[in-house]
Amino acid sequence: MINGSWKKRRISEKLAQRILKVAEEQGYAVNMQASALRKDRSNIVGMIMPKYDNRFFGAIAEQFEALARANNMFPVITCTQRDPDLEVEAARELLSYQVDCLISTGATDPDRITALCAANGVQSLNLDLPGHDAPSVISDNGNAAHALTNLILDRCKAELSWEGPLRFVGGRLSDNNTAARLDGFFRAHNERGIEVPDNHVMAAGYSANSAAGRLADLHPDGPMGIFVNSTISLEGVVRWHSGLGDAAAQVRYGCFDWDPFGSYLPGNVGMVEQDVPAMLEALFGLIGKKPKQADPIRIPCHLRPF
Amino acid sequence: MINGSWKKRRISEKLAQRILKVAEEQGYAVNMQASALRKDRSNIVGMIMPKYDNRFFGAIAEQFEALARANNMFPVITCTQRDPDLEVEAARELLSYQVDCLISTGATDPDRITALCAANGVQSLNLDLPGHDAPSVISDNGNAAHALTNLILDRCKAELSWEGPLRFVGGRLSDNNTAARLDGFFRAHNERGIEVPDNHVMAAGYSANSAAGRLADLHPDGPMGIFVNSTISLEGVVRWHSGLGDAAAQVRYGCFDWDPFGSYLPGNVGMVEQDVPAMLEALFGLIGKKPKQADPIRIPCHLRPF
DNA sequence: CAATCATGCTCCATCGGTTGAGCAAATGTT
DNA sequence: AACATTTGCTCAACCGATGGAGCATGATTG
Repeated sequence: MINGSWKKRRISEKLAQRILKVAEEQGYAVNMQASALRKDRSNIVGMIMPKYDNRFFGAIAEQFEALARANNMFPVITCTQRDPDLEVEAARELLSYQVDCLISTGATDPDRITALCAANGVQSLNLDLPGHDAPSVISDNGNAAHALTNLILDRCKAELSWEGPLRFVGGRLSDNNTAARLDGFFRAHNERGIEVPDNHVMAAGYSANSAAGRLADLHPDGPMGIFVNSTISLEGVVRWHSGLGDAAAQVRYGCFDWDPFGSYLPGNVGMVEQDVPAMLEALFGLIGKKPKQADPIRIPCHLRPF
Repeated sequence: MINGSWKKRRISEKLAQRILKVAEEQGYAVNMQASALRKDRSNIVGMIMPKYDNRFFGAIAEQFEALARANNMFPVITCTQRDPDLEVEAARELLSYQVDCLISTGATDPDRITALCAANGVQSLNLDLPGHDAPSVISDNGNAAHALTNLILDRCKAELSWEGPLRFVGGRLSDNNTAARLDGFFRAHNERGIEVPDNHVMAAGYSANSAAGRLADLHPDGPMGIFVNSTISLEGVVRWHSGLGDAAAQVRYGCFDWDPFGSYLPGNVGMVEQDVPAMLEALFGLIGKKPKQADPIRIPCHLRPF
């Protein structure tokens, strides 16, 4: 009423203005709980998100809020600490608050959340990590990883006169992004006729400590190149790298994901910046639409060589 | 009802269990809109936050959500892009959703938001930047800045045989934190009998570009030391520093706020890590309590020398 | 055995905003 | 003037959870 529905309701301009004026004076604000209850639409778009500890997720959060606001929706983000149980609990909670649409960002089991949403008649979308049962918007991980791998290999050749193979550090083999990136990683090696030994893939999780832990025993006695699978893993790699002493000069790495300080890290040859604005644009294009449920929408990334 | 209030209502254990079982089976969830409307308590704690683009705010967001959940409240964070108008609009929106308590983090005009809350009978709290009209939890900026200034001065003396004065880059003179940090900055200089010329204070905003812009014309012809007033400003400082060529070796800096890659930046002698868990612990101690309205609660910081 | 009390359950008003229905007055039509 | 139509406003049901009032029972007491 207070919004704009009075035009449809044969209320005279004059009365409407008078009401609006009084409302303004009294500092009246619509009780969205009551409004949502009656209209069966809350205008809330919920998002679950693993962490706030890196620029990728931070940018997603900011863009998501900005776009939601621009679309007259109320954004609510909840951070689930990469904990599958917390993801489900948070999704349930958001559904309790009657979200109109729920977006799962980087969820470990997005289809489980889609099922929950379906049971409540709520639209479900996936971001960053794809699901089978709801439309997904993700980065073109394969091609970006291919480009990054080539960049690292090129730099190793140019600066260390060494041809690989690289190592792959960080992430989880079970997750779709890691799989897609590994695919690009292998493809780049294959195209050069380079074999990658199994033990060169060290994907034991995203945390800095697990990356540092896997590298701990590794002290290079010659040139070495590393594909780092997230800025969080990069923290571990850099910690390890900085403890190498002279051997550090023989190491080159690149990272999937961007950080403003990345270009100042010795040995870092480049980073992949995911195109967050484009991803969210695509995502909001799906909100309120019927499923269609094609393949995930893949957004190209920017490779930033240093 | 579905929660636990049936015990008070003389409902038999048996019936209660039967209802709960059916509810479980049907995937029933309480409609929080309806519940909040009736109970006049939403269980929502709102927080407005300037940005998600650095570790400090990211850590606040994560801790806030974790603590809210632990206290059976539903956390809703909204990011306001350091825009005063957006802050007020976001506060209004959160009040529309009937938050039980609203926390202003790093708000440019916290008292305006407190006034809005008061008009709605909602508790208001400030975090990171203090207000006059609501209880505030902030870092002990003055003492931490004093310690950081001393660290930078000591390193300049030891490594560059130079005694200062340092420059102060980033932040806004109008904001309380910048003022408190400047105070510690000056105090450390005064204790050493060092005069700080006016033009050494370059606080033209928090963004990386404004920091880089203010430094652009500055090409050191001797030793130089810089107190950097946030990791975002640090991005600008590092960009400038990396373009200095040989002169870069004559520059030392330290930064208020911590970043995992900070210790690898050449010239960086240390960072201040604010104690986010302690801040939020103190903040949640105030939720639901009567004002008391003493001075801001000041939480000590950790100085991390590199 | 009647009166009192405790137990277990049902009913319904309520929260505040929304919206269809309905009524009265103004305007238009023949 | 008699009737139809439009305009402007008021009323009340409703959304779902909550919790007090109230009504049947069954248990307890003098």
